[in-house]
Amino acid sequence: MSWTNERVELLKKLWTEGHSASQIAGELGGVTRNAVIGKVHRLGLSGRAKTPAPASKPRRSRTTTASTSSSSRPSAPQPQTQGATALKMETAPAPVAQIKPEAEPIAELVPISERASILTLTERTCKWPIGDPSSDDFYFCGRSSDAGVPYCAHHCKIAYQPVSDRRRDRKAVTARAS
DNA sequence: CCCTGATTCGC
DNA sequence: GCGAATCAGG
Repeated sequence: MSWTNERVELLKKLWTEGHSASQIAGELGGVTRNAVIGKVHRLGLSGRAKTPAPASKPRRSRTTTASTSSSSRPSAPQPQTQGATALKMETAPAPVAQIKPEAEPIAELVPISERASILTLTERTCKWPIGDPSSDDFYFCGRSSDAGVPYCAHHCKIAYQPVSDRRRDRKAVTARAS
């Protein structure tokens, strides 16, 4: 993917709006966050908020990369997201409809600082959706999960627990509470 | 560990 | 110009 005018414009917009390099990379697609940062610097719009005084730091030279000349992507990065739609699909797990009524109370349990928006989800953040997707305060759990596992331990339990067991657990909880 | 931006330098 | 590798830090 090359830096077309449109992509550069979007990059500028998102960067000045305060998005992180990885977020922008994900939105653009086809580039890594390194590419975004590199481009940002080349465009001369680096210091966006705070850049005190970098001073001078000894930079180490990279190890020789003697390999293919034209193949510019030895290990292609994850497809990332081709767009918000693709990610949205992936993050709408089937169990939602099944246990929706019980999901509501959990909303209050997730610290705001740990909540994730659709832009901050990664391979190892919990993708449990919380709230009404059409509302303003819809977000994802965002707590850390094991690589390859869509949810944090807490939501894995809920998502994969048989309905009967779930009911029993609830009884136990309410009994303990009272 | 996760992440962030900054920098260097082979291509 | 591009961006992976690396660094430095939160």
